[in-house]
Amino acid sequence: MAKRVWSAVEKLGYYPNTQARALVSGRSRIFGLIVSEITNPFFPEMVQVFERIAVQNQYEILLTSTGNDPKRMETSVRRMIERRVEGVAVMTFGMEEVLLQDLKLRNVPLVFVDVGPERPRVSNIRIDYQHGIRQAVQHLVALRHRDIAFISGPLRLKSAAARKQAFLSSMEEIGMEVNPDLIVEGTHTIEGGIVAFAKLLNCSTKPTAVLCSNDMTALGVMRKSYEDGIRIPHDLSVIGFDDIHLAQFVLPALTTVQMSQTELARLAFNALLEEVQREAPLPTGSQYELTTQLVLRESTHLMSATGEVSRKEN
Amino acid sequence: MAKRVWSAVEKLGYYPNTQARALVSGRSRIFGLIVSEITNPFFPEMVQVFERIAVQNQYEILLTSTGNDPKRMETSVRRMIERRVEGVAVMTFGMEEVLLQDLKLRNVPLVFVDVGPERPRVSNIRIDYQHGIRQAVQHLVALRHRDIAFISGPLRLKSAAARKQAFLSSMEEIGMEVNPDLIVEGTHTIEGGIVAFAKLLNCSTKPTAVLCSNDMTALGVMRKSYEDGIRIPHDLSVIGFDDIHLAQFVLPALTTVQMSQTELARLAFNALLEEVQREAPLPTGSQYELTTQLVLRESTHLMSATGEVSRKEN
DNA sequence: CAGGATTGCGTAAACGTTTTCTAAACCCTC
DNA sequence: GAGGGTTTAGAAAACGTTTACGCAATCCTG
Repeated sequence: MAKRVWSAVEKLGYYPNTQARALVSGRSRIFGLIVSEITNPFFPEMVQVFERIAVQNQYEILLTSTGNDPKRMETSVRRMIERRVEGVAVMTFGMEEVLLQDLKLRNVPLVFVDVGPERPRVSNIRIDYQHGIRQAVQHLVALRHRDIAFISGPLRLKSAAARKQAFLSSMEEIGMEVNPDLIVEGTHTIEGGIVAFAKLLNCSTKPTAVLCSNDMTALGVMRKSYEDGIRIPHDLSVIGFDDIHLAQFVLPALTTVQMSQTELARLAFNALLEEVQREAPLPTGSQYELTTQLVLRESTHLMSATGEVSRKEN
Repeated sequence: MAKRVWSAVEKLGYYPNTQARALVSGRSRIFGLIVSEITNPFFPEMVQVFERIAVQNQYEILLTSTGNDPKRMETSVRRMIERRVEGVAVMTFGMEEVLLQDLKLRNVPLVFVDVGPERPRVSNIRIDYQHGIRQAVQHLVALRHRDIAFISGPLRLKSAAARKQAFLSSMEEIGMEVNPDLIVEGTHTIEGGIVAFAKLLNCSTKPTAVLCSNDMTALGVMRKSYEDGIRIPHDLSVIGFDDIHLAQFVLPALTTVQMSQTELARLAFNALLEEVQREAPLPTGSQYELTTQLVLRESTHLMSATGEVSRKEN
């Protein structure tokens, strides 16, 4: 009987050898996950969800944090091919996908965020930046802000460019003039936020509100403001983007545009899983949509001409 | 010639199949890495370094974030055995290692932080909490603080217990009385810090300084202080532990005890690598030491009887 | 130039599974 | 109890490497 076998399995502590299994079946049960910067809190939150779902589906993850370095992207792709990943989620938000050639010509299922080309086996998650950013802009304008600055991410990232574009069109939509001096490029890091905001402070027209391309940038703005004695939200309103967990705990809590890490991870994983399970590849990969949403907290405030509106008026 | 082979490799885009290689050589070139909570910024920073070194050595990482859940620890161990990891770094800072039985009896090299038992193939990294925590305590006392609170981590973690112990003995060393009401247990999260500090505020003797078992807890204290109008560092000094990257950017920048993530990752990886390369297992694994160090920033201040010391006196 | 050593190159076994196939055993029905 | 079908068990091939081996060709040395 099988019973005898099972008891032997127990007694000997037998665990199957995944590599042997993978070798013969041709299915490694590994997905690659490429993120740009695991040090940015947005990513751990999403990695965690991705990992949880993967484990539930008996998949393992090969994680790479590229730090936006093409070199590391390249070696990571190589590693993934050598391990025969069944699919790769590229969560770098728009880095050059030329580097993924090798994966493509091997027909490995891919899922991107915000990246253009449609071809078989590659899916896309399109983020509706416009929705959340429009809300953010309108929120600021409703609070009487006129000189609204925008600190973008590194513009070679398609997602960063898209966020900036969403800001511009949201402003235009409601007939707000955009002062080009008030648009500066950051790096999606705290340090970048500090530098960018310092630049803004040197402008002839000082902004009374600043919208940031991600939460880390916003933290940089808050830090720099603190150093310079600019009070948030009294003297300056700031809005972030991402809604990392930390955002609700900074001082003051950060008003930000939420882009759900959970949802993003889920979409990405499911995209890969579906593609893997489908034997006849679709002529073009699936498309997914993720929307964004303003979350009001404490870092925005009615603009005051004097900059001396007291907190309790909020 | 070999030349002809290499050109064919190029032309066909041949990448060796790692699983086949692993199968025959018996070496998977995979290390497991178990952390407690990837959402805590301390860990991404350390994962990043660990990963970088691993890749340099042609190793891959199997990452698990247990969230301190024994169940997930268990399944993760199983996954790792099935993938035939060559070693596992258990960076959970003192969770029950009973769960690692399976790994042990398979003679998989292990490296722990702060965990006791010495046996072949398991190494240990001992953290000298006392060094940094003593500095922190003496710093506070030198600033005339007398009512010093301590918010610990979850006490079933050995590392959390050790930090608390280091606090107690540092206080005793210099003849400071410890008020048991001022010792409360947190969870090593922001939320836990908020709750714990709220508890402290209900004490009959209010602390004028609080030392936290990690930086996230300190962030919670800062958040709660902000909500209650307690000004840091004027009314309250706070010191964290870990020195996450973020610590220097919070408002005010957090004075904290540094435990180098970089160094920790490096030690852990090297411990595994050495153990793997050594064919004759030592009777007992290697021991490593990592010390801790106070980093002064802005969140501590001379105590004032009135609680109204102005900032510039600092 | 003979002898031994080195090099080059192809063959075969092994790693631990899954999958396919065949043979044997069993069960049911008429 | 013979025929058909179904279950059970065992054998063999395959996956893509590494390692060990053997044979021939080449090299060096005296």
